[in-house]
Amino acid sequence: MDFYKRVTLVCQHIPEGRAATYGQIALLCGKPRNARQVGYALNRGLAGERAPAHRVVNAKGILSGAAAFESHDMQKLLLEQEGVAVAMTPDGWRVELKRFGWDHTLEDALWFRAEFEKRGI
DNA sequence: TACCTGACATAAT
DNA sequence: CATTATGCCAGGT
Repeated sequence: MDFYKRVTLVCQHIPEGRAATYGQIALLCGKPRNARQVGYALNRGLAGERAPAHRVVNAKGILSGAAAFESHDMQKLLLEQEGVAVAMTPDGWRVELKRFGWDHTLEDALWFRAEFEKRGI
């Protein structure tokens, strides 16, 4: 199982205008306890250029990876550009997951599982 | 091998 | 809500 390739595939399917959490992606990749590795993958560019890393936030909705972008407010701008409201809080910029979180379905999860199998990753 | 680090998560307080 | 403690696990040194 190639965890990072799975991360790439899942990230590429996060809908525009929505934000996914590290834990959610790890779960969809079949490794529910590897949330930190999702962050590692994005930070090191292991998910490729095509993966919308700006749509990935932590469980509280904080843009914890903002510092890894070209400019410190790039992630915020990219999100706002697709309609996601970002507010400044004591912890940093945050999106309301209640409104902009990616509520993936069971079907999504099953599709990914099948796709991993099909691609042998 | 042993220890440290980190784009994390969750339960307890 | 906020703060703390624990668990987690791939990578790097």
